[in-house]
Amino acid sequence: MKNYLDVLKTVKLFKGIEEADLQPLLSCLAAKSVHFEKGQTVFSSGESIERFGIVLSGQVQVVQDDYYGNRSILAIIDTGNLFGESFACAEMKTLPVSVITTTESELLFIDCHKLAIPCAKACGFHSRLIQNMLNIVSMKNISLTQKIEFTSKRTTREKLLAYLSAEAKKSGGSHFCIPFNRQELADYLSVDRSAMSAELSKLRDDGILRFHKNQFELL
Amino acid sequence: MKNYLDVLKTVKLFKGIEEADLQPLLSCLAAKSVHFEKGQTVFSSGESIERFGIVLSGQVQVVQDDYYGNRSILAIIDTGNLFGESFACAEMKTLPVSVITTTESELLFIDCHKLAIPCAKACGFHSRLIQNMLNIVSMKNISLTQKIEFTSKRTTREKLLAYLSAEAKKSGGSHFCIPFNRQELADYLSVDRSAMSAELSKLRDDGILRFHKNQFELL
DNA sequence: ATAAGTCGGTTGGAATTCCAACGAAAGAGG
DNA sequence: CCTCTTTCGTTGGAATTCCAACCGACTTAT
Repeated sequence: MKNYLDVLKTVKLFKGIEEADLQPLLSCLAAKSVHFEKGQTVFSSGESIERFGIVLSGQVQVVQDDYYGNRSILAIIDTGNLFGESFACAEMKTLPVSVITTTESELLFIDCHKLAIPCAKACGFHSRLIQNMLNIVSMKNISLTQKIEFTSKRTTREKLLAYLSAEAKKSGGSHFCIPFNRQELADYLSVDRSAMSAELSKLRDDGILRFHKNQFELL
Repeated sequence: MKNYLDVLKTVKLFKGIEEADLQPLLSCLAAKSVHFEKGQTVFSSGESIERFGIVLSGQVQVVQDDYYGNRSILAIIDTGNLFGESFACAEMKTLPVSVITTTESELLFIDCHKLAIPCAKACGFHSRLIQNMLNIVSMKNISLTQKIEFTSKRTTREKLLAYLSAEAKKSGGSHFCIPFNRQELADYLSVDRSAMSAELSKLRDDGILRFHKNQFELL
């Protein structure tokens, strides 16, 4: 088995932890690596999970089946990223989603309680691990809240202005770049691309906005 | 000064911790209680915070000023609840929101790092505290994600069906109650109340739904 | 150079939503 | 009983969004 050290180095949960400390840390956490074939179910909706996963290789999808059985993809998790951490940490009794592999994958599982409870060996990186986990979940929290602020506006124009002004504020000036192309921005704001494009033009004509490609300037 | 024990007992962060352990715990965390007059600024946007707050008495608002200076209320935090925990745990360099008191208030501040790093005295409740915090942030995460799933649907009908089928699934049966009145549900789903009301009627006429007040049944 | 693909702006009609207003029903309080 | 208030359903017209289609600019591959 590969040891996936190059992947583990990039995992945000392990940020600030020395490469040499990774292996002892993983055994301290009783982390288990499991191999999956393509299309297998990793977590099944309805069950209760105490472990979250890290994708060492391959890819998994977080999917949700609604009341009528229609499946929708909530997230695509690539190499180096976590899945299920919110559900595991929230101690949900019944998982509302399923996790399935889209390719042959190697997944690393870590018990949430092992993470929160300092180990007997009093390893120094444990508190760092906890901070990293709090960090990850909190940052996701903030970005979700922000997205809701944008999408809860009623009109496309308001959504755009809310988003763009937040980006302007974040950049500190009136000139800034956005990390989306038009289709991605439309998806992010939950609006129609062409309608959004038209609204952008209208904002430009109204003298509120200037833009070229993904460079914007609020006036 | 009151010791606010009755409030502290209800704080989710301290769930599972004995009443007798609360005082030592707070001193272990170096928690500081501060008195505020009505209308004072607790956290100011732009600054960096390492502490989060708990409302012991009174009320605070989390507000946000956009690029043009328009202020909007993001959250109202009542007695016993936390504020700023996501920002503190995420180690944001610049706070995107401000926190202000709406009444005379007593606020308890706790350093996020103190929470993540086990104390020298190796107090047993510390790991419980960490679990509780992870729990709180993760659960907020899940409910935010869920809300986005509903509101990102394009039509009122789809938003309603997404929400109602999720509630049905949660209840385990086809019959369930919702915790909102019509106006609150409309606000939650970011749609117009009257349009939503009309759509509910249409769903009823289409034989998909039955409802009376806030009792619903999906068919 | 040509062909194919991607990306972004534009347009027009269909569909949907918003908005304001009204009315019915239920509850609270005098 | 009456009044006031709240909640919810209904309606009609205005405003907005969606959708499909098209075009031009640009990039990449053959």
